[in-house]
Amino acid sequence: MRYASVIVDLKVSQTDRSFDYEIPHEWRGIIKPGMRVVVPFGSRKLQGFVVEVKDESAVKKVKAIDELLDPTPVLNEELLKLGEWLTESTLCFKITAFQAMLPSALKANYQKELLIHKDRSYEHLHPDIQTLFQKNKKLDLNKACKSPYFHVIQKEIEAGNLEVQYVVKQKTNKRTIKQIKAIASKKELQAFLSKLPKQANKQKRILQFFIENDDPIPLKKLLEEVQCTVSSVKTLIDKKMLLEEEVEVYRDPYEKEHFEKTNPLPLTNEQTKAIQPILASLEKEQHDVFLMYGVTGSGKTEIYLQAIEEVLKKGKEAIVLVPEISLTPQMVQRFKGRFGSKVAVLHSGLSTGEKYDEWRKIDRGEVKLVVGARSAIFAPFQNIGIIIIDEEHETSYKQEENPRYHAREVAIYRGKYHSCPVVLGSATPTLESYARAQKGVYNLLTLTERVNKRPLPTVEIVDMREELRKGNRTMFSESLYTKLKNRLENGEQAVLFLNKRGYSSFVMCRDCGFVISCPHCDISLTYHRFDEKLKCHYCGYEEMMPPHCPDCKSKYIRFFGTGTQRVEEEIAKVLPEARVIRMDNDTTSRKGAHEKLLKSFGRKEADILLGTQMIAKGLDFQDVTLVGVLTADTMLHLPDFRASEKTFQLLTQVSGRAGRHTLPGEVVIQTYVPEHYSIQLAQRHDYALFFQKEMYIRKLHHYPPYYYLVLITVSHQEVTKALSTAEHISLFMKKRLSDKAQILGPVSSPIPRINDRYRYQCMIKYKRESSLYESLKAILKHYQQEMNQTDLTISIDLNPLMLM
DNA sequence: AGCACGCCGACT
DNA sequence: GTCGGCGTGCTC
Repeated sequence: MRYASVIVDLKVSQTDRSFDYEIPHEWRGIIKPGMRVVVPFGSRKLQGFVVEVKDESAVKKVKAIDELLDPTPVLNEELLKLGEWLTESTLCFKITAFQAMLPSALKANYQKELLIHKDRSYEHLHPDIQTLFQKNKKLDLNKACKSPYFHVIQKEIEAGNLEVQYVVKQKTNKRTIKQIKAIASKKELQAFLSKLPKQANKQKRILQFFIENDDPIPLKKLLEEVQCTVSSVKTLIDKKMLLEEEVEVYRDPYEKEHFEKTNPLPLTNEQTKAIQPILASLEKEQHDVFLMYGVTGSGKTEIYLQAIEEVLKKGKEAIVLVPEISLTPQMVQRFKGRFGSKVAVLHSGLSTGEKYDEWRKIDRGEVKLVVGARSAIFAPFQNIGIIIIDEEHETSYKQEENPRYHAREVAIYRGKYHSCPVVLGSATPTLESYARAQKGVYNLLTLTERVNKRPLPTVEIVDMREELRKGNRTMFSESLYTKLKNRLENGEQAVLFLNKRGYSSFVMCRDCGFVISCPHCDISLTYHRFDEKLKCHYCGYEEMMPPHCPDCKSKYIRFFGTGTQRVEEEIAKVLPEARVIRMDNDTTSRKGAHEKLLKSFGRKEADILLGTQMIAKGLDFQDVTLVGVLTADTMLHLPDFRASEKTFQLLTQVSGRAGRHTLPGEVVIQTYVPEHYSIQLAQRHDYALFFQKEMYIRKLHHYPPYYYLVLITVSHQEVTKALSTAEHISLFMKKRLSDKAQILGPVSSPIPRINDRYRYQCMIKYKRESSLYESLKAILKHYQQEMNQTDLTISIDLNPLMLM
């Protein structure tokens, strides 16, 4: 095989294809698809992925591969195919798809270095800069630019005395430690020892150590063990008694933690009934998708654990996805406790190096199970036996940048490839998944009871309009306040949720709770401070901000929104004795801060945990007996057709946090629209009825799961350019698609300007459009030059979850 | 992305 | 007459 087809590391459409390179003789038969290489490309060097090796090339002037970066492929055959599929199904570049499947440590780091031209020596250089380049020293070009002698350097480059070299480096490397072992036999060591002079005590101790111990030992440990310094070891190395070698080690983020071994728990009747079909599917090595709908606390995790156990027994591997925010120590504990060192953990809290090490453990088959966030779906296992996605409804499973994939779809792709079951678990499945389960595309497994028959908490809905009428203008209803105070007195804990999303956007009447929504879309209008207008981000409808409530004529109509900080201040006012932990983007941005705060709350160092959605998941504290939702509505009125669904999900998840142990739990939901079905049904824990109602609305308004969506967002520094491009695209799509497809917009994005760029979007609703992908690709192709040269960007999101 | 090639204005 | 502006197009 003489040639290799390589996808180079350039994210532009012109280079989104393979380039042929000659394989140097020494690597023929060694270079395989899926390996990373460094290749010359134009005047530079780039990293690339070999996707094919072949005997012939149609290209005349092929260059040769410069470097081989991997001894074995980093992308196996399956992942290469998956990469192709990702490119096709998300319309991203091939290189983007490949990189998304690998830890970022494997990405290239490009540097330009300055060095003396190979034919010259440093005496040729200007005296001012000679010392910089003595002994073949290299200088980073970026640093050189800042040097006071840069003008001299420039001249030397022109004169050809200095040259610029492009170097491709790996972002993070394997960590190594120095290890010492004996190379002389024990007899020789003994002989050498006896010949040492009396005062060479340390050398003697070291030799003695190696006479008594066979195994190599890390240098650091040896020094500790025999109480000596490096110099004595070095002497013995020089004398050829010992040898120092670099050995690769893993960075282990859980090194210091101890995991209590746990054993399978007896399953309830319901659990047994639910696990049977999964085990049957495993037995038959058959690909099935299971939707496991189980109320909070119904023991889904135990089912996962026992199914995984079967998989491991068969010598196969398992992938478990959990949402990033619930990848807490508590969760990790459950898997590590059951499966010990067979588990790799992948989440964003790890450093690049730590992620790389976990990835390598998976790649080498040293672990059999990975628990991780979205990207763990690309774990390079060879023989997957099961894929589990917990909290299936979580939006974090969809990547919001290219490639815009949904982990659920990738899971199903891999499940098919490996002929293995995929289990989607949730107490509040997405309508899409539940609808598929009802149609029989997925198999539905239902768990209706909590294990140990603990009751679901009682949920009280408080009408905040009533509170206002009573003259209570604080954020806390009388009921919530009393209950909070009561918890403080009893030494119990409370969790308070605030929906930060939807901040200051929707407009609501504080008297009657009326929310102004679009007459065409059944979605709340968004307030635009700039021109005092209310706009719909779906169809473009707009109207002036009314001075009075259109329903009850009250003048207390205003846009709505509040922040966690303000709540914290207010708690301090009304409950000064309460110790509060606030969790939001501000307090959790530092690495490990999230865990630290939760642990602190677990140790009862605070009475109230206050936060946004991020605390809704996976919390399980003994003494939490009260959960308060400050404003259930903020999310309800987001300009998003999934607003009701998200509200229902959040309220249900939140309710699940209270009273998980012996103490019974209470939930207080504060709202201005207590009659809304998503709030009412969350109170009654009635998913089935919610599903029915919501499906009806989706059908009526042509939304998923009845229709598919595509969101095209165009952005540019100039409003007119962004708008006109969006208009062109809209027209083009109208021509290309059937008249059954609806093309809405362009309208300005819910966030009309980001980073001084104006944003417009078009939405396409369709059921079946054979030429859709081709047409979208045509758009990207048509605008490719403009996207390179000017700052036009067009992003295409297939099946979007976020409509911003 | 970076770099070369190429075709029109202000300069020694 | 040339230097250099950045529009256009290519990179195996």
